[in-house]
Amino acid sequence: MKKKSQEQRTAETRRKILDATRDLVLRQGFTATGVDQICREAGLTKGAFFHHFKSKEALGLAALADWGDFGMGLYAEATREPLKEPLDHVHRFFDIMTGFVQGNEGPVTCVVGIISQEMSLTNPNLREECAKHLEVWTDFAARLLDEAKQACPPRADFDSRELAWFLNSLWQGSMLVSKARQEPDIIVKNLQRARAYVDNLFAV
Amino acid sequence: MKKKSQEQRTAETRRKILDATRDLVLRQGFTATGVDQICREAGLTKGAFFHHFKSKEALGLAALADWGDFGMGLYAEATREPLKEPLDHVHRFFDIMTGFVQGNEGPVTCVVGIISQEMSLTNPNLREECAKHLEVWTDFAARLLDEAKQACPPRADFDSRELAWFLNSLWQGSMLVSKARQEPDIIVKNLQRARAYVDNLFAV
DNA sequence: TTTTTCATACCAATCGGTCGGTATATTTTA
DNA sequence: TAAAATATACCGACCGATTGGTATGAAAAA
Repeated sequence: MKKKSQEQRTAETRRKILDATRDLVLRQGFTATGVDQICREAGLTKGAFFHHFKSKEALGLAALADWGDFGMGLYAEATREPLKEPLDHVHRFFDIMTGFVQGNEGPVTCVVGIISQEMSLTNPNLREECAKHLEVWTDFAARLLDEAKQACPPRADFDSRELAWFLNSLWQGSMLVSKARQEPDIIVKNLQRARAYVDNLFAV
Repeated sequence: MKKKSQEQRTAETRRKILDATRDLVLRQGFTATGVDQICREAGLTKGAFFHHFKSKEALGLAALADWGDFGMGLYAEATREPLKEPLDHVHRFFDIMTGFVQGNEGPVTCVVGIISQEMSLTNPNLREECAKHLEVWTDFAARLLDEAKQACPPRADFDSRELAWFLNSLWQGSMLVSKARQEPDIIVKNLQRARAYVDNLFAV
């Protein structure tokens, strides 16, 4: 049980660093999180860190990618079963978000939202990566809406991407507001309202 | 023309510091903005700074209060003229936000949103001040909605405060997303959708 | 033995904050 | 009303701690 392949060691070390980074960034933001602190939390030293990441910016990009994988893993559940009713997948999408809020003691936050807010105007690479991940989310939501539209013509046509950006903005803003207010319930209520709004676009 | 009262000098110096702080925080966030940098931008030294603010946290609190004054100064315009039609003030409220976006070259950001995101989980005092300012915004919006409800019964009753939090979340999230995407237009479109949504709550 | 992984020691720069001292404004006293 | 005493405003050097990042070498795997 002793010998580990280099591949494995690298994977484990990277994971330790990315986990520590996620936890610390969610709690105190990207700028306030130092490399030393990450190393301490990960049980490593700077030598290891800078062997795997050439800079803190590179770490930020990796942390965003990692968070994106995590998120899309959750959201993918929404489309696992085939569509029975037109809004099935859309509803599951809302349920997943609501579940993420309720199954989470402590504040509900998002690495992308945090790094967007902190770094968008000072670090073009991080900004672009954030934009990319927001776009992935929006694309996914827009596809669900398009799918629903195809299964059931809405009472008046609407732009799925525009609505998806609306929902994304609401989602990010809800987490932000709820963090300051220390009241996750506001996210749930906002999601309920948004869901009812979408339903109403289709209702006969 | 030389002699200045101490009162006046204090006021001017504080203003210089607060202006510099606002500009720098909006651009690079609170954590990334150093006291030295603020002093440089304000044309002062640390001696002056710590004479007027006992800590960086105290500065943050003052910057939030200052931003709150600025914002409410803008929003107050919405209710300057008496209500002619039930949704007059609500519409003006939306117009003010839209105007703030369009009359602003460069990214649209908010000191409260930035500090909320960065400091909510690490600095209770800043968190609470942020929550207070978000609440002021929501109170204002909720009052406009209540007023409209009184002037014209909605097609189905709704909770004004809940809707106001929904709008606040959307507003904050829109700024966040638009900053990452470098596209202020998304804010305008979100506001249009929100306005139509509110209108629809009242429509016959 | 060569390459990869990681620890140790170190760097210049910057962080928030303090401190002694000076210049200016205001109040008190003569 | 002028001088003296005090309070306020501000400067700039300095503090220990921490920042992101590097150079070197040892342990471990290939």
